[in-house]
Amino acid sequence: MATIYEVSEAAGVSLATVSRVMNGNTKVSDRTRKKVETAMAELGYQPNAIAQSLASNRTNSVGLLVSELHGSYFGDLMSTVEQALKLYGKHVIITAGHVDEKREHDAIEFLKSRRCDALILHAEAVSDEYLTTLCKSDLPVVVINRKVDGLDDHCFVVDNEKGGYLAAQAAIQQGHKEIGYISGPKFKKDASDRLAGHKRALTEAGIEAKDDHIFEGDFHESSGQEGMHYLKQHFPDITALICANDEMASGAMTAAREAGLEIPQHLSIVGFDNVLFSRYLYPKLTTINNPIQSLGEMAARWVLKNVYDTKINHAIEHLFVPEVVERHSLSKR
Amino acid sequence: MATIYEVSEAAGVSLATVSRVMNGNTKVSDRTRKKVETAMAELGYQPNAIAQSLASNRTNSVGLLVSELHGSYFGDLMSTVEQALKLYGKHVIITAGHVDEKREHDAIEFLKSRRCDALILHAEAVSDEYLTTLCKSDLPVVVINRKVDGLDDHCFVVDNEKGGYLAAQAAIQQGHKEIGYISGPKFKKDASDRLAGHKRALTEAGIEAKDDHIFEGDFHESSGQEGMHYLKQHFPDITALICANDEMASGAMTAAREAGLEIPQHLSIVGFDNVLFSRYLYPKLTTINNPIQSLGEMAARWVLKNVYDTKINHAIEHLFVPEVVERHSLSKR
DNA sequence: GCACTCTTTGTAAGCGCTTACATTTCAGTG
DNA sequence: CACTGAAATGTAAGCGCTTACAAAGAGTGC
Repeated sequence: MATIYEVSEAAGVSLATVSRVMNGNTKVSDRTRKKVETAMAELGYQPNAIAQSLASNRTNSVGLLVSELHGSYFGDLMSTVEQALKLYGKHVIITAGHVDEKREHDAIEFLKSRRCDALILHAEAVSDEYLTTLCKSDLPVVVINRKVDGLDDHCFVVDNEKGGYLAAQAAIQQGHKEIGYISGPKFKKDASDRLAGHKRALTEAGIEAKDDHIFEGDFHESSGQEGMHYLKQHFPDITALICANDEMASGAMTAAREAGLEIPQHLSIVGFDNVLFSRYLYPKLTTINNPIQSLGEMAARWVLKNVYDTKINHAIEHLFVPEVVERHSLSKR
Repeated sequence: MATIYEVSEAAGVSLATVSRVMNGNTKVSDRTRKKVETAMAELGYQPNAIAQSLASNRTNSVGLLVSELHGSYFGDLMSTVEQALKLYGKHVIITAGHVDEKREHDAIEFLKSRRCDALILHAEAVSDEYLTTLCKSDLPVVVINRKVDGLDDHCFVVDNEKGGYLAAQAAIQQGHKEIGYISGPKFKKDASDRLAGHKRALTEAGIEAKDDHIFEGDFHESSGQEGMHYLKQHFPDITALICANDEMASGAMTAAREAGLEIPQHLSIVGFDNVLFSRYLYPKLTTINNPIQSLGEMAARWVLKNVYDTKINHAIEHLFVPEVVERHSLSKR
């Protein structure tokens, strides 16, 4: 693999000149530029990004921490972030934290050791203190889908409470009064926020928010099935079921159908997230759009603007409001 | 950020010694090791991976090229590869090629410029010649889901022809004789292989493989809908529909239902890939399992074994055979 | 106490670039 | 034609590590 030295030799110029034509920030005469470019082409020269990074203290790469590499939610997030950064020649280095404190921590350390120019974190397990310390360091950090007190400028979040509220409101507006809820793990902020919004909507509508109408799931399909079984058995008069994400809604739909309930005639179901497959379900799932792509794009823009001094016109927003996506799984009571 | 130099100073030893305790391959006395470790801890020292890579010519990272960062198929692939490599302390650098020759090429060049120790490529658009040249270079390369002549040892593939055959056979065994097919873009090798298998099964069963029963889609949901419309309109006597992937099967299901056809009573549908959501569909989709995870794991193992000299017991296999996943969308005619 | 070997530690030369600073070139001036 | 000063190019010192080689210690046996 040819080095810059061989190129300089072939072109009959110094190292520095070759470096200059590569980076294009200093003036180089057209004649020498030509010579260098020819030499590069002939040698099939390809700059060593590692060496460049070491010397310039700039890696042109942004670290992205997600919880999982699979699943629509993270797929959309990774995809948007990557596209936004690639437009400006920046690259993402993706790592997975698996919602485990140690693994998230290790993943972040890894990104730091790779000397990323900035970090975009979808960190769920690591502590607020850790994130705060991180943000205070000179490494630019952005947090996605999590609000940490005192770090507002670094956080990009969805108003989950509002989302939970909207889902319940949608059901109430259709005349439902007996409403079941399958929640995510309550220790997760987004899950508890959604639930809080749900309760607020019920209360405002003068419906008692009964705790035993709430089943705590784990955001996975199977717990949607379990939740459905539990609710059907104990509260057969429930007419609407709201799930804290689309996976669980899907599980609930399957379980409901197996129990002979037709959707939405016998039971209305509302999901949350609006992941890709929610539209493939039958009936198509009425759900709450979780603008994860907007979050990703905004985070990427923040980095471009604050780290790479890119001229970007769009304003940076930090709070995103979800909205109802009306499809066919919710109907009049 | 502390450097190795500061650590050596604090510990009262030389640079080399610090480097030695970090890498642990040379003998260092317990006493000095302790001193160094203490110094590291006190300074919060974190090795600079970039500098390590430059000096050692080893990045401990493997480049992974996928077509998209979203979607179950690639999600599963990325996830498996990452997990397998992480076990041995290796990391993946993921890039997306978007099934575009230039972008795939650029992505590969990027991975090369990052000096990945090896490349795992799910390359669809780049030419066979390019891949061949790449494999001949000293950079270890593995190709996933594509067979390139002369590169057998580097390729990990699914027997798509067999998969297509199995899908058709499954329908035939249920007594279907009028069978529609929604294919992927025929220029794609996997799409044409699946179709070839389909035709072989029909022929072997003494059923004429009619070209107009085949609709060429693009692997996306919407083309499944289009295909369904086309077939229903022109060949209303079709009793079974086989789709070259699950997305299109899902689209076809939607369109069929909208046309008043019940599945599988009026029309049986078989998919291909067995992506996560195929199980969420209603009725649960009968499909062909595409062992993409096995491919990914095997590719990762190949790298571990051949590049990092890891002791791995499992044999390396190159051809994976798909199988039928029986669910509820296919029934007797 | 000495020559010898085997460990442990130190020295210093890179790895392939960037960039501050020094030097050269050269068009434009009086 | 010598003299400027801006523009173009070169020189060399790092960036933070690894590692071959050299040097120094620590055991041995006599």
